[in-house]
Amino acid sequence: MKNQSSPDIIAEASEPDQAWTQAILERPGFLIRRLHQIHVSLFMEECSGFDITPVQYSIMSMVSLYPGKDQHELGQAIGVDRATLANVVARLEKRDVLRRENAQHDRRVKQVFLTQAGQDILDQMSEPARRAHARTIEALPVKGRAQFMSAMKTLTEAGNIHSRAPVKS
Amino acid sequence: MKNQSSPDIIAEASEPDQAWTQAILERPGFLIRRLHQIHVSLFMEECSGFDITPVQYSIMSMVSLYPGKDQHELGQAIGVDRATLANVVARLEKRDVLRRENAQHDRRVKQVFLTQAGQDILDQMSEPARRAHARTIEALPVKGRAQFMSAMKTLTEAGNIHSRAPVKS
DNA sequence: GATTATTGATCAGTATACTGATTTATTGAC
DNA sequence: GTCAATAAATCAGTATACTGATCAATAATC
Repeated sequence: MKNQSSPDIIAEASEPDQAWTQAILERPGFLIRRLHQIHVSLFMEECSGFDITPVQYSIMSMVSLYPGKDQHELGQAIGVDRATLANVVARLEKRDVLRRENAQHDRRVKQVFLTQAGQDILDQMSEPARRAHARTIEALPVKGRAQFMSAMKTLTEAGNIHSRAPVKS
Repeated sequence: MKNQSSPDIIAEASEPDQAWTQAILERPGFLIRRLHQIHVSLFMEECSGFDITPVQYSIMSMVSLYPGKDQHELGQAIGVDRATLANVVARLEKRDVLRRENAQHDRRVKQVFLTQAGQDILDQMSEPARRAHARTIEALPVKGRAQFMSAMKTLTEAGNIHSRAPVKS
């Protein structure tokens, strides 16, 4: 492709590349980023007042299901790298939502538990969180929603190994 | 090595809520976050050596198509809030990929242009970027890919207004 | 038992993504 | 023409997400 950075070069762009450039807004990665932004917005709107983010909610849900899971395991369970997970958990600990305990069998390990306050928040957020997830795929017809979720599962399972923080089940 | 949660705590959870909690990994928002992570990984892998992120590539593509677009317009065009956009552009300017110019018709406005180096990078990244996007939905059958992209368009268009940084076309 | 390797956690650094406040320039109302 | 409202950009602060390095505890090897 021949081009300088002068403004009037657009007209000279070759056809295929221009078409590709114009498709910016329809590339898979672009739409995935947008849908992620949209979901986070919907989640924060539905759960306003709790000041809990989607990832924080995922962590809290997982800890509720497996109390005492350590930070390493938690990260692998929900697909968050250890550094990020440690940050999020530290923030929630400061707010008395979670509690960390040094494991007796291995002093390197920090086990995570929900506090009563954390459990209360989790319970109260159940419905709003459900609504946020539902609203994210609401615009699809009912059949389309199942197809979409099935496709998402296929893609995330296939791509899991390529992710920097794969989910380990 | 690490002990799991005590089973009796799980058993105490009420049935519907436990089912909901166990579905953590299948909630729409969770899978969208995961797929976003996966795409970014694939993109950075395919485009390694350029040190350009997906969002940076989107901005560069848009500036290539519309040289002189200002920061406000750019943010709206690709769905990035003004603060984030200013950060990204500042970073790319420091690396001599983009260039900012104060508009003559309005001294508040900063117009953005690609440098020659930026245009070169954009050209060279065209194929790897294309591959990254293709690989993101590669695991679906060909028919499924079209359906999936169609659903993504529906959802992002419907959710656009709910996003904090809606795309303005 | 001492040395080496591995592992969990943390720290420093960077990037996207947002909020709310502030600064500066322009526009609109009077 | 002046003053208020608006708009573009920036700044400060927070959160997710990652990399690479470091540290301390454990496990493996000799």
